[in-house]
Amino acid sequence: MDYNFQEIEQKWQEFWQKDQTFAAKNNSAKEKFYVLDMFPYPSGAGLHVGHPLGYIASDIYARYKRHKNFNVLHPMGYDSFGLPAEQYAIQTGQHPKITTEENIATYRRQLDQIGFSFDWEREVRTSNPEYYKWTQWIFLQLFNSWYNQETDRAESIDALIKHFEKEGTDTLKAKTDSELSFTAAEWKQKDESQQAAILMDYRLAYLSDSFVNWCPALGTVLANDEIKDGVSERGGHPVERKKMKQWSMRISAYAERLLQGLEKLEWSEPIKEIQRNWIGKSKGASIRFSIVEHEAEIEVFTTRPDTIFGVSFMVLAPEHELVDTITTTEQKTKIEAYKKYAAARSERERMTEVKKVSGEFTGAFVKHPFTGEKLPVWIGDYVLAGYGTGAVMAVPSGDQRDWDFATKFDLAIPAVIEGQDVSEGAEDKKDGTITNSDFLNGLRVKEAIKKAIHAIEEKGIGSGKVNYRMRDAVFSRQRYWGEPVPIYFEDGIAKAIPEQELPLQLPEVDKYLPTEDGEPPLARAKDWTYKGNLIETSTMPGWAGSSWYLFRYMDSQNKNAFASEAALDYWRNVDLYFGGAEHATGHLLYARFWTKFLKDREYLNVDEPFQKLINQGMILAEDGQKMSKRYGNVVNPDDVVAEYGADTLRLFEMFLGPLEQSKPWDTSSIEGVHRFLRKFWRLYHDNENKFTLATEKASAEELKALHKCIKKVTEYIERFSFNTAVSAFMICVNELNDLNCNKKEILEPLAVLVSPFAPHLAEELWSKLGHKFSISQVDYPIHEEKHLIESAHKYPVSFNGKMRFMLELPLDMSKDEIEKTVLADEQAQKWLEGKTPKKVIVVPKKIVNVVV
RNA sequence: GCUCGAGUGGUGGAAUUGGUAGACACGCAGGACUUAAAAUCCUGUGGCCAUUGCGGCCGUGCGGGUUCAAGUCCCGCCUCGAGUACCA
Repeated sequence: MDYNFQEIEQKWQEFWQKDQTFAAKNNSAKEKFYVLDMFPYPSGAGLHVGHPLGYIASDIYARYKRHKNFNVLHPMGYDSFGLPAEQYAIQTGQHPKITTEENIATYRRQLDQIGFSFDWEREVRTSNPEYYKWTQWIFLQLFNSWYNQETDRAESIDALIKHFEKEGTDTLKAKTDSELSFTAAEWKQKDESQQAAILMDYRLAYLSDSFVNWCPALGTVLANDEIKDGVSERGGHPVERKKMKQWSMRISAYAERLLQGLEKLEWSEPIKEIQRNWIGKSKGASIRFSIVEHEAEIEVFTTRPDTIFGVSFMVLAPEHELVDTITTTEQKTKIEAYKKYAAARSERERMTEVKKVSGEFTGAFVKHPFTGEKLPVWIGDYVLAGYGTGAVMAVPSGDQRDWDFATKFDLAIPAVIEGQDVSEGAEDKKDGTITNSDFLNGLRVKEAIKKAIHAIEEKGIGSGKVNYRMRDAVFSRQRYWGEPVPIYFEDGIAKAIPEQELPLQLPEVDKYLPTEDGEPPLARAKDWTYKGNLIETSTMPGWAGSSWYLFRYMDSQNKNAFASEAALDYWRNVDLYFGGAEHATGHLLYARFWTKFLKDREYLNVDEPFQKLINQGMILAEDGQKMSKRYGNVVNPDDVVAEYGADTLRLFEMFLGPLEQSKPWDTSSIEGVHRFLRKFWRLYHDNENKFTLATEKASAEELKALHKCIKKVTEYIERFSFNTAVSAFMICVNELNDLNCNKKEILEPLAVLVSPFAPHLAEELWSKLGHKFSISQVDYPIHEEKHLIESAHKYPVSFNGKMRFMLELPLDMSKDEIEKTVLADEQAQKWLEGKTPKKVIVVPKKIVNVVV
């Protein structure tokens, strides 16, 4: 065989490993560039050809940047905690650690044979104690922090305690669950457990009783982003709402900063939009309605305070805490029945039966703050307990859900905007004139909102408010294969295990199942105590380890810190991140949150982890479906590499189509790419497959072919258009082939040019060219315009916009001359049919258009 | 429902700012080499009509518009994909 890819690829992979060719230095005079791929979960199935797509793209870019004289950090690792290994452990009894190590070995072998330029010295595994020591350490920093809204950053919990000791809750602006109010003297009188309970409401990692998504089949709670269509993302099991004591992360404190931060990021608009929606900022007002014959008030959030006179009733979520208090004796039975009904409806039913209107009257009334009118208070499950205050002021004229509810239960639908027609449904007018609204009459919506908020504030019943949809993230998982939470309980008080005791190692257990009492698997561990006190038995979620791993790569062996200051200062953050769009609301949001937090606590100098993000598309199977074992349509990269080689696989995956698009695998066209590489090889070899290059000077045509290619390829890499880069190479090789070119002056730079794409082939040719060192650090060729300059251009000549013939004209010809020459041409005469042209448009170096 | 993204040959896809639509590749057809095959190379290949020489007409989801010129810009639809969903 002429082009012996098997031999070549093995040879260079071994060389790179021995030579440490791609080890990045933490101190370098060169400019840094950090290219990262989302690290994989090492599943038992191994890689299929879809996985390396992003890795190939990032590798091309990383190699390109090295050629461009950057100090490139391009590491890889494993997100090695997770459910599948644990499920397998439950079934077989095999320790997830063993399964995970086996899977990692497979992944590594598969990755190695594709020829990636990863710096493997920096590999991280989230399930390694040396790694999760720092995940636990960050958790403790969060536990020991609160959010100061005055300074708009996280601060040490000690500062909060000092504040309490000095002024109590006076002048305190903190993000918290409970708006408490006490003096310094009162604080000092509280006992340790009371103080601990108060502090817990301020901590950024906190324990609270809250409604969580409980998945009985997986035996764990799940975060909102781990649920899709009302079932668990992994396994598709049903999820129910359950009140449980859980660890949560106060990400909501960062809502505004997470939203604002998006502006500076070079991410695709759709991904930013998904995060914006997830954060869900809305402006409006918070209003309290006093309940007739009760002390309590119902607080609502509305985006349309201008429609306050359109309120005809109130609706509470069935779970709302005031429901029991305000329900009258006559209504008790009905309300109880409805609460039961609502609780029994699963998330899924609630979603599929959106149109089904249901509710019940509590018997209670609130007083309208401006008209004094009595408005009935209902409960209904279209009001969500988890959003806003779990209560709404119903404006049936403007809100379709309120309208449906009012219509079903025969409640009033007062119109408050001029020309509003509420006979068929609600009419949500965002721009109009207010009517039937006392002091708001005659105002446009915008002014009315301002005036209404002003009136509400004057009355002392509420204020303008910004609301966010994003909730705090539940952090506990009742599972085995995750980071233990470094907290122990002394007299019921949650306390941090001291930093010097970390890592808190995952204990051995007899079974990976919950205990008979429903406690998490860690409760099975013998002596799971710290100084005689029980240690937390839940573990951390999958996103814990992946929220900060980018920083560990900077200094992955560090024993004294998650990374040294020097390394963090030098590498800062990821310049270019590759990964799937499915992590938009999970990983990408949490990593941003932890980065901002670590910045606040002065462990980092950057407040965003990933500056530029590329979302590679999926590679579908040839049948257009997703590649999956289930459909038996998986293509294994091992097979492709064995048959065609890694360089062919790399080029082919890029050639399939635009990186960000999903596209089907196409086995037959891989031949074309392989053929191209053989052609490429043959440029450097004679008929006997002997490496022979001519030293004579290259012709203008040969130089033009090369420099055209340099120009295009460089441009295409810069804009991540790798498919067109491959075709540019094909064009160049076809041209050089036609010219019978085997000149060193052309082929030496060409080898460098192709090296990010087909690195094994490039190294081989480079060494045959007589070079002793790896091609990977050689300067990338730069195109020279002088080789591209043409003296003439073949103009397409159009008549009335239709291209009729081509005419070669010198480039230095003036517009007038071009016009004359074109019109004088005999081909033009035919189209003119003796008529005089109305107008002739000449665009130099582009086209000529004659208007007849 | 809302928000994005996309519709180009038999197929994957090219065509940054409006300026030769279909680059490059696959597939297909024909040919060269060969006893034959593989490999390789050459030619053709959007559709329709004409093919005796030229050639002509139509073509980027559909319908309009702007322009000397529209795959590209504007307006209105259709289809597909993704995300999201009682968010007050």
